[in-house]
Parts: sequence; structure tokens; C-alpha cells
Amino acid sequence: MFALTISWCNRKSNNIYKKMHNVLFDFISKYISLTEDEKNALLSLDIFHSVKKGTILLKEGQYSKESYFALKGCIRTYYITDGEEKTTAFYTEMEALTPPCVISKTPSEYYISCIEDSILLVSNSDMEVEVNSKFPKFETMCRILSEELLAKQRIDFDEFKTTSPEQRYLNLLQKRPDLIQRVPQHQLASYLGIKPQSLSRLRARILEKKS
Amino acid sequence: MFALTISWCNRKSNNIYKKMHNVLFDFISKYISLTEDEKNALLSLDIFHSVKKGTILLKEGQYSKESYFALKGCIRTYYITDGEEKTTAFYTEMEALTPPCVISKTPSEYYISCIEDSILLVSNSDMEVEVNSKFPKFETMCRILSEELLAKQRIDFDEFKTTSPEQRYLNLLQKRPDLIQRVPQHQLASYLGIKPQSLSRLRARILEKKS
DNA sequence: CGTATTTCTTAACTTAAGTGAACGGTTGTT
DNA sequence: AACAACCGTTCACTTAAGTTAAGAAATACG
Repeated sequence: MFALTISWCNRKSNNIYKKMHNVLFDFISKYISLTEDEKNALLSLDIFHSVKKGTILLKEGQYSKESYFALKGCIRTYYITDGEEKTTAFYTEMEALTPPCVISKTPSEYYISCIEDSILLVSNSDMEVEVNSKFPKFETMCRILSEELLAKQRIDFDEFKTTSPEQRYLNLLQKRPDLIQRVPQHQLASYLGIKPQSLSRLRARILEKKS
Repeated sequence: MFALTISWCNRKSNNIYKKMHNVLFDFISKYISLTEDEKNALLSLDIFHSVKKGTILLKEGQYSKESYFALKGCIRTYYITDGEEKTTAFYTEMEALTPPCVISKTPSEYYISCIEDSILLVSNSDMEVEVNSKFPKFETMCRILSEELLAKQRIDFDEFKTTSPEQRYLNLLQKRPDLIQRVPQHQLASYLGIKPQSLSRLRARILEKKS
């Protein structure tokens, strides 16, 4: 038990974690300014976690209170209907995900998995309630972040509704070219709302047009 | 000028407005409890507005700080690309809309119009900043509301991605049957991501299957 | 009340996505 | 090294949405 604690300390205090602490504080500083005491209070919550590629963070049917914030790596949300995976979102560096089931307090309708070795910030809603009431400026940040995410997601949704699969692929190529490299094609396809075969065909079509 | 003020008083203090005040307070009471003083402070902001069908609340290219909350009636957001209207959302009773351009402080990419005679709550972001700092519990409500809306919109987006136009129409028939009655078909069609002709065809197809 | 405009539907044809199957290429496992 | 599992691509065929056009129905307006 004592040995375990030691190893935990070593893990948590090594270089990559120190770097991630700064990455987080840089992000937060865009919204509010924290005192050293407040920073230490945040760190003492032990919210930084290394997660191996392939780890499933949430399964359909489970209750959860956990939110995730990707400091490094990539997580993905997907449904399984008729035995078929339908990927609906990817969250990469500096992107936050609070699963709807955490808000609605109902069983999750989807899965979350880690598709790269990642470093995530994992918080739970009880903790957030406490932090928000103790540090009102933290709640202000959460409010602003939610409002920003809501607006951003609205634009993504609108764009999805008003464009064809081919146009969506071209837009993705512009806006998140990294995703096309780091994510398997069949997951990208369902993210674009089509089948893997259609994505292959569509890419061939685009190449043809270029020449 | 004086006469105008009188007529304004008459408008704002008639029965329908009194009813709407209560509708709003009932809604708020699900999140926080307000004292009589706080209620009066809210009312003194003069945020209740009657809006005639057809009124355009926001145009592409405009800057705006206004958010809307429908107490009665329906508003709609739409883009115009290549001279064609693309409707992306409807907001009816007890639904709130903060246009993305208000958050990003950039010119609006879309239009908002009132498609029924409506009673709206119209707030602007300066006002909200002030109210939030004066009444912290109001900010708490905003945070919770944003988080809920984000989760709800995420589910809508996921559902849109993972279903066919026909399935989307059938889902809408279940979840918001009123929309199908109160909204013109061609606006519904683009809301479903298809052309009006396809919606007609799709409905005929469904009727055929039933028989 | 009658005309103009908008809205909805239908139809024929085009285009693109879904489906099922097959084929190489890669990865992972024993 | 051999095998299985998975992945991406291609092809032929099916299905559904886009496009263009025309006409009927409903609505708005003078």
C-alpha cells in the first residue's frame, strides 16, 4: 500500500505532468486569473490521468458523473445500434466533454473510448458543485465555457445540416486536418454521417476532380 | 412623448403580460428561488416584447448582443446561401436562443425571424453581465441552463448524424408534433436536411407503408 | 371578389449514398 | 512463419435524395 503511494507520487510529479499542469493553467488564464493557492487547490484534487489507447471510459447503460478535458490525445464518443458503431464526436487537445447522461442523470446512451494514449483531466459533478460554490469565479468560467461550447456546437450542427457529405469532408480537411490523419477511416466516415465505402468513393471523386 | 409612455404602460401592464411574467417566474423557479425584490428588479429591465409574425430580429452581417427566450410563439434561424434559405432551428415556448455571433462578437452568419405573433424575452449581453455580477444565483442558473442546452443539443446533433431523413421526420413527429403543424413544409424540409420535394415524397412513402 | 403569390405535390430524370461482396494490405497473435 | 482479424478500397447493384418542371391548392392582398 505504501509502495503504491510512492509510485503514484512518482508518476504524478514527473515532467510530463508538470508540463500538463501548465497547459491547463494557460488555458484557464484565458478566462479567469487564479492565485497560487487556488492553483494548488486544483492540483490537490488529483484530476490528471494518463489513459491508454483503447480504454473505454464510459459504456452504454452506465450512470456517470465524470467530465473529461483532453490535455493530450484523443477521445471519441460512439453509439452502437444494430451492432454497428456510429461515431459522433472526437475530442482532442483543449476540448471538453461532459456526457449528456451526467447532466440528465440517466443511463448513458453512448460509449466513450480513448483512441490514443492520452492525458485527461477527469472531474466529477460532485466535485464541481463544491468547487463552484467555494470559488465563484470558477463558476463564471464554467458558465462562459458552456456558452462558448454551445455556440460552437450550434455552428457545427448548422454546417452539418446545410452541406453534403463531400462538402463536409472538404470542410474537415480545412478545419481539422489532423483528425483525418489520426483517426481510422471508418470512424471518420460515420462522423461525417456516411458509410466507409462512401467515404472511399468520395475521396476518389475529389482526387479525380483535381486532375 | 408623454402619450407614448402612457400607451407603453398600458401595453406592458395588460393581462397577457401579467400572465407571461408568471410563466417566466415558474420557469426560473425550477432552477433558483427569487425574492419579490429580485422579481421586481427583473421586471424593471423591460425585457418583455410583443413581436409580430414576419419580423426579422437579426440579419446576416449584423452585430448583435441580443438573446431571446420564447414565452409564446415561435422564432426560426436560417442561412441564405446561393439565394436559398436554409432553416436550421426553431425555438418555441420555453426555449432560449443566444446567437453564436453574440458570443463570438462577430457579424451574424444567419437570420432570425419570428414566424408567429410572439411574446419574447429579449436581453442583451451587457445587461446579463450586470445582472450576473449583482445576483450570483442568476449566474448559477445561466451556467446550469447552458450545460443543459449543450447536452440537449448534443443529443439532437447525434440523432441527426445517425439517422436517415425519413427516420428524422418520424422522430420529429414523435417529439415535436406541434412543429409539423405550425411550420411551413419547406422550412421543415431544410430543418430535416432535405429539399421540400423530398419531404413530400418521403411523407407519401410513409403513408403507403402504413396501408 | 378575383388576382397574384406562395406553398405543396407529383413526375421524370440525374446524382450520390447504401448494400453486399470480393480483394489486397496491414496488424496482431500464437 | 502462419493464421486470423481488421481495415481500406473497388465494383455492381439498389435505393433515396437532388434537380427541373409543371400544375393544383392555399393564402395574401388590393
